[in-house]
Amino acid sequence: MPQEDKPARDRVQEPREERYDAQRIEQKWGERWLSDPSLYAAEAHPTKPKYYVLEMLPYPSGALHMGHVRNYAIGDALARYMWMNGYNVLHPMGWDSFGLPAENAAIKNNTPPKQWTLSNIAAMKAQMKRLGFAYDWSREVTTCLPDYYRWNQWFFLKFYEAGLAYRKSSRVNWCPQCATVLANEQVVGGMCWRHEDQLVEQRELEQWFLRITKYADELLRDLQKLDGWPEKVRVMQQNWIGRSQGTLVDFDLGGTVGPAGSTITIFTTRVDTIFGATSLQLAPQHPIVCDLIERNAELRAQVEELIAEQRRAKEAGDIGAIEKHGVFTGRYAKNPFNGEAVPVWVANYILMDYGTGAIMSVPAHDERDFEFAKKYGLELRVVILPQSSDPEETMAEPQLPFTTEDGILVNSGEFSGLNCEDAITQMSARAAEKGFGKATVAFRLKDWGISRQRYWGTPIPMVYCDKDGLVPVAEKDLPVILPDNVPVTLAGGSPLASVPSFLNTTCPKCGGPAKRETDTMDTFVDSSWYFYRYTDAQNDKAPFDSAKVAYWFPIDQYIGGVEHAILHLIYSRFWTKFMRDIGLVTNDEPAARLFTQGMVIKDGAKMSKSLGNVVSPDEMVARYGADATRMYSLFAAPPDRDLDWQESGIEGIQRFLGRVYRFYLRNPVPTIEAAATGPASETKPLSAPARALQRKLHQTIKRVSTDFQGRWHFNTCISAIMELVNEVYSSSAEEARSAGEIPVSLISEVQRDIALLLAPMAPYLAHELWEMAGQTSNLLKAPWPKYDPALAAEDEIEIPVQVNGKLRGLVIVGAGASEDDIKQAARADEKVRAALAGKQVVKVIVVPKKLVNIVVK
RNA sequence: GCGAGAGUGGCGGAAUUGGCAGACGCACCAGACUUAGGAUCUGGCGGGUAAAACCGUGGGGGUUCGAGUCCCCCCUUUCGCACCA
Repeated sequence: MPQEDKPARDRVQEPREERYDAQRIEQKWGERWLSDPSLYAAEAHPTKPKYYVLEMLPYPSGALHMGHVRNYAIGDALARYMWMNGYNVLHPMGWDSFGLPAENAAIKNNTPPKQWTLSNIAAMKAQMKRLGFAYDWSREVTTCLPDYYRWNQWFFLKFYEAGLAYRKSSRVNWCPQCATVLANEQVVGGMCWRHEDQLVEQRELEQWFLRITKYADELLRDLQKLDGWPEKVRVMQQNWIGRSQGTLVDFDLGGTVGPAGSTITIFTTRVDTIFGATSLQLAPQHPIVCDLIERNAELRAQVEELIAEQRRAKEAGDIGAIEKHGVFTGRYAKNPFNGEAVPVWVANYILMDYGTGAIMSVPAHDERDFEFAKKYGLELRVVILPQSSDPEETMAEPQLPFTTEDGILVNSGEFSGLNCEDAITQMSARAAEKGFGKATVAFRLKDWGISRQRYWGTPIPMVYCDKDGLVPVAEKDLPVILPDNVPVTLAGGSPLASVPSFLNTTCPKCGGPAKRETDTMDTFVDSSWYFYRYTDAQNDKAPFDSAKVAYWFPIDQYIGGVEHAILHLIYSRFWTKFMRDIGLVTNDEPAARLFTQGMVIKDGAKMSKSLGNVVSPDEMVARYGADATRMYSLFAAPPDRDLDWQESGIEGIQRFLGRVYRFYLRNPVPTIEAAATGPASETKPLSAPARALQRKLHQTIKRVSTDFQGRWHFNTCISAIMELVNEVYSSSAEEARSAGEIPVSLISEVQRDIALLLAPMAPYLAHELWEMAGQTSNLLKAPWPKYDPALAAEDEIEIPVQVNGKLRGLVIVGAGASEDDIKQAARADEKVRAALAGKQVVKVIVVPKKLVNIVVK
């Protein structure tokens, strides 16, 4: 017998042997895993259920931060759990590797963007491997390499063929610091998404756009299907798309401005109030206003001041609170419904980029118009009355503005007496019939401007020929290679324009001399479809094989930060719908389920260099090991909440892992098992401490499994495993063990199961423990343990006894005790009897297996 | 202003359907083992009390035998949107 009389903890004192050496264990298994590149490989399988788990691909900035680690620890835990549950798991990783930081670095360090990017990728890939993330690297996607970006170009041509890529000159967002155009989605509160202090300017430029607005309705409608997405993200997208049903109405300018018959078209959702319109309000940037100020210097100055006010409000980050100002133009326009001439104003609260940039002002029935009219003494005219009011009384003393849609029209000619809803329908119909307007839908969503005046991006495959005009590059000539050795600066427009060997080409149509488009694509193009490429990453004939996509898609679980709720997640939904329409895929949406993990913060703030509160994953791995680093990021908070990084917390996890490790060291089951001869003692009923341990084991498996299936609260999974380990260590268990009361077979079972339970969250140590438990199979795909509800059930239950809702005693009853038994036991309890003394029992409530409440008076 | 979260010990956080509030971890305190302990193992740990009683889940009401959990009002805070006509 290897055991002596003394408890195991007294037996040895071997700090060296007993120390949990994460670095040694992680190096050992890291080498084994690296030697088998096919370990995490996945191929379509005829019968196994598939599971595509995906974390958002990183930008290769040079080093992972804790937010990455948290993101990937969640995804990796899920992937490993699904493997163990028999799924055919696809778990890939790649690099969103085009973009401005590479150019900035190039300027700063005089390193070519490509070299900088690729060496960053190498460094970060090494970090990921060190952290033990189980990615199928054979499917790695690097968006800045021609074998990927050629398909961006191919897709662009498909969009162009379909009439969904077009070039137009328009006012676009310009960030002076980025020295390039930004998409609307990249402008946050009037500021650049990369430069929070940089006000975005408007410039008139020729740009390429993708017609995402074609899908506006479907993008909105299908949000309903995405019940596996966070409500928050769906709401954000809904707001971004901003669908609004309304009416366009033309107001005739009577030839006083512009050519005869010119009109101002307004957009309104409340055409039912049009008889109450007492002015028109135009955005300062409205084309009619531009015409007007050309010949009126005074007006020009006033309008410019309005624009300046808008800008100042944006800079202050508070557009909503701008004080309303306006200027009367001196002109009038005719309301087509009643023929009335209403004054035309220009106002700073009207936005050029929504609706038509012109509104009718109905001060009696709109808060903003009311405020404006009061300020400038404009007329208020009541045209809607509350349903239930007395008309005379209301008209005598109207409570304005009255804005609800639940009212009756008055003073509205033939439409008087209609309710608002019917009036909107009938008046829109009338406008259409008479040719001065129509019902319409306005969207906040605009087409996606994808041109960037930058070097480090996908060249747009178009050519300008003097003879043939705009000509697409032929598919067979793709990719249009992004040249190396391009001088990069942040001044003077597209860097590619200064590279003659790139710029000068021949026309695909006529063969004559021609010039290439020198803008590159927004990097959000790259990430709009990269996850399809993972299914067939090596394909050089097509972006992917549709059959492979059909097998793997939709993504079963997509995991990333909420900061992409609008940008990436709306573009990639759009891209999917387009691919479906050209027959490449059959799914309507890319991802069935989306999970947005919380941020990693420290000392109450997001980790950032400027605050100096950044924790480096490398340092944590070196100090505590990859397992502890990953596990702490799962333990410190539920994954959807922000995580407050505390160094002492990761120490606690390291301590826990060491505690688990020592349990295996001190109880070398394979040795004991081999030494044990004769019939196993398992047929005997288990001793009480053995039964307690067995019960805890099955309860733990149940808790961890339930959490993995459902709500992903890995913090409580880990707590549960800690409780199990505490049970293993508890003195009763330990003494019982040394007294031989715990059968070796049970110890062995516990050791196998703890390794299995830890495998998704601390894979290195789990593999080591699996081996220490005498197992030789590959833990990665070892079956997830099953719990037996009978074994998890308590034999006896402790039932709290309340008197008038206050805890007065605890009684222990058998698990199968009847209500009467419980009642009796409760009233027999000494403390309960004391609390009941002299009182009259009114009622006794027994909740089986939960509690007893005795109501007295 | 609108929308979506959150508010529980000294700290991170548990409490899945209304049923023992504070699991688990950190910090702290004590003990054991030690030449040593920033190792390990064990115990304690919401406030309050000598011990009880009693008080405790942002505040105030309510429903209920029973509320962190459900309903109403309010406060604070994070995030998103914000004159969207």
